[in-house]
Amino acid sequence: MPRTEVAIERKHQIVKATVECVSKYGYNNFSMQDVARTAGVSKGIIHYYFLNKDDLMMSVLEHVAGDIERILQTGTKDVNDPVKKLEIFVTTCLNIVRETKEYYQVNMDFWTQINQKEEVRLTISKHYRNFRETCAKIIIEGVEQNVFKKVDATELASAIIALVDGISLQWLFDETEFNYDNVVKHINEMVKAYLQKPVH
Amino acid sequence: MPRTEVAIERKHQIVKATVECVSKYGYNNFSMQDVARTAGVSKGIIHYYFLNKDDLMMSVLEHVAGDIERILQTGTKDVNDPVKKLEIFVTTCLNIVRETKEYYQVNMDFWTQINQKEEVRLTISKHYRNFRETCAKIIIEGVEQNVFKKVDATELASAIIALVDGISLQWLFDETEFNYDNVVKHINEMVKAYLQKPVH
Amino acid sequence: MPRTEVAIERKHQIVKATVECVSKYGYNNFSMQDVARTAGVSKGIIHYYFLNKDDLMMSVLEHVAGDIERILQTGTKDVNDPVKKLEIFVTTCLNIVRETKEYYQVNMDFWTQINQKEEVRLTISKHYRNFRETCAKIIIEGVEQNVFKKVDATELASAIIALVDGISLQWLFDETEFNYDNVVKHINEMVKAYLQKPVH
Amino acid sequence: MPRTEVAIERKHQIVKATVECVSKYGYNNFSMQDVARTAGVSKGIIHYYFLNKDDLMMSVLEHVAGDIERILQTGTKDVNDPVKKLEIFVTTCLNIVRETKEYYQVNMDFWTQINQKEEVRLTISKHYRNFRETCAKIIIEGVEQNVFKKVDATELASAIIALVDGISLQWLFDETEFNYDNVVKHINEMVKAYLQKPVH
DNA sequence: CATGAATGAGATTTCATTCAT
DNA sequence: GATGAATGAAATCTCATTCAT
Repeated sequence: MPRTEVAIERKHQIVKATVECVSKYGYNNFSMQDVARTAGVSKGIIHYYFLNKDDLMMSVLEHVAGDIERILQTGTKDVNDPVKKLEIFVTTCLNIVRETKEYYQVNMDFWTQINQKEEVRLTISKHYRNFRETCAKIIIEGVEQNVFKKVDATELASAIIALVDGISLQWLFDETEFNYDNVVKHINEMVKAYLQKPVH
Repeated sequence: MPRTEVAIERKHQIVKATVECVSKYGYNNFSMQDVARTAGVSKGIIHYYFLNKDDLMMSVLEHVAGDIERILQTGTKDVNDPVKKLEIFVTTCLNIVRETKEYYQVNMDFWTQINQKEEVRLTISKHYRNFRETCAKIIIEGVEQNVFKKVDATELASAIIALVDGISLQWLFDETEFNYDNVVKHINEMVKAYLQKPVH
Repeated sequence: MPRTEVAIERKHQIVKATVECVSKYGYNNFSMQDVARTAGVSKGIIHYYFLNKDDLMMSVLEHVAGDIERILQTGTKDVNDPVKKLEIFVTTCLNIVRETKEYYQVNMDFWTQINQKEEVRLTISKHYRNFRETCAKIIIEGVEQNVFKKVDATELASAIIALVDGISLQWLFDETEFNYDNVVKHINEMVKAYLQKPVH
Repeated sequence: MPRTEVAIERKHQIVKATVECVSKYGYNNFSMQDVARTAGVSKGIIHYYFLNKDDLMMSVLEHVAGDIERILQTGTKDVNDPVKKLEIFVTTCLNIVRETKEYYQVNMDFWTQINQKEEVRLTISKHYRNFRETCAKIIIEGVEQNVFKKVDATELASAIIALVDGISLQWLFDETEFNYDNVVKHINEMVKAYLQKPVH
């Protein structure tokens, strides 16, 4: 294996171990030692591949946010009907939270940093912009294909993502308060209703 | 000042200083020393009034969440028209975020603790139940007064709060992406549209 | 109650509470707060009656060592036969340990201080001198009454007390290793055998 | 020096420094900082090799008690005559106290912990069982070789060790009360007298 | 490349003691 | 006399980071 690939592989290994640690012990309750043990490497090597803990955490953020982004884009790729596509988008978003609860929470953990670390804020901001664009594109398609009424696509995309995030939060706070499938259905209906073209 | 009130006053003073510290240095980057300095008291006295840092943080959570709850209830108290009332509820929610950005961020920081500290999860869960109830009550009034169509009030309350929280998040990540007043207007419209009785 | 008696009473109350604390939490694991709570007084008052913690501890030492001394002297007071008297002395010593195990351990706790606090060493030394004298007096009586053979009374007293302390220690380390009554009997026999006048 | 031996060497170095600190500052009056300074290492490294202060102290106890045990076993190894052997045992015991007064005091300091720390009690108990066995073996040899009268070897071993410990205590409390060589002689005589076979 | 021993700053927490009331 | 709020020193312990091997 060429040099660079070893490095990439090692970095990936360490990042994955870090995700595991954050998920297991909490954002501020794991040490570099924990990461080393989880990754099965020595403490020293982590500092060889990453400048410091902050640098490592930035890689973790990129990794986690990128992963979620990829899942969303993949899920809606092969569908053509905008109505169907939007439904899949919303459903996929909500399922990520349900099915990879810990993963979503690792993502969430970075929110505490936005006030202190501009780089974190910018990365999160960038990913949310991507989320919105992915969603907005679907809406625009629908408007162009004349199946959705005319709306500001970005603003609606914001609202849809807000609904998804907000409901996910409430579900994370207390799973017993929701029938998750019901909620997914309702949100889809709500969005569909809003996008429905007025009947003449 | 009577003896008993000193304790209440001092606890309040320390809690407020802690909110300031969380906001200033970040949820995980402030020390008891910082709190002491901010409150203008000695390090020792904090442990006289609070069992430990966790105990202090629980008081902070109760304080912040309670404060937000109180503002919401007060704002809608003197209005009778359910349509107006719901609009005020939504607008107030969003304004809290905008006007007390740091305060809301402190509140948000606790969300990331729900996986590690069950007590935090329970407290947040309790407050969200209250939020939903406050909102649901308005919807029920509207349905009873025949100005809203028949909906599951709690589920819609969840959705409304989700919209508010979700939008707030995106705004905190990047203020430049939004025209906040526009967003407030749109969300209100969306909710109103959903609750509108069908025209015969 | 006159002033001085209140003071004596209060001091006694605090000393007794301290003994309880030492016994319960260990010599170095109790705070002035613990003493205050146990005695049912305020923290401040302890420093009114005692200069500081060291001063309080010296009072505790005097109290505990004095108590043990008193029990020993009382037990042998009304007996005349030296053989009987010595037996009672040994038996009483061993019973103090068995019956007031915690009390004896409080006494023991001060042993850690003899290297650091000359005052503690002197007090313990004084009490051990008294023990020896109490024991030696009995031996001397027996020698004078011609029921014991001629021995250096003080040296034998040392040995007897050593036997008692040493056995007590081993018993405290592991009660299951001993049949205590057996041990008491054996030590008494050993001492008696040593003091027996040679048969011509 | 090979890697693995560094750990052993460093642990030993820290344990020895701790013994020095206990002896110098008192069992409860030394800090990890003191140990670090005495050992000439950093504070951090102590917690690298030992879980915490308790863990370190357990190692100290094992070290000290083990050392004393070893000296006793070595001293009597090459002697065959049980009478001589027992005398050497007693003399060696008493000499350890006299010659390594500080060392023995450290050992003694642990006695006061048996009420609070079960692990300490168990370790001390184990070592005392060993002491008794070492001593009892000599007595049994003597009985078998027909030079001692028939006695319960373990019970007499308890008594001998009690004498040694008890006298050591009194000597530590006040050296001026004893002529140590005299005491050694007397205890040996006492034991010998007790073991002497009755003359027919 | 890789290891893990070593450092030292800093965090939480405890507590004897003081002192205004 | 009595209280308990307040202080600040000091203790234990954690951990990111460095560096010799």
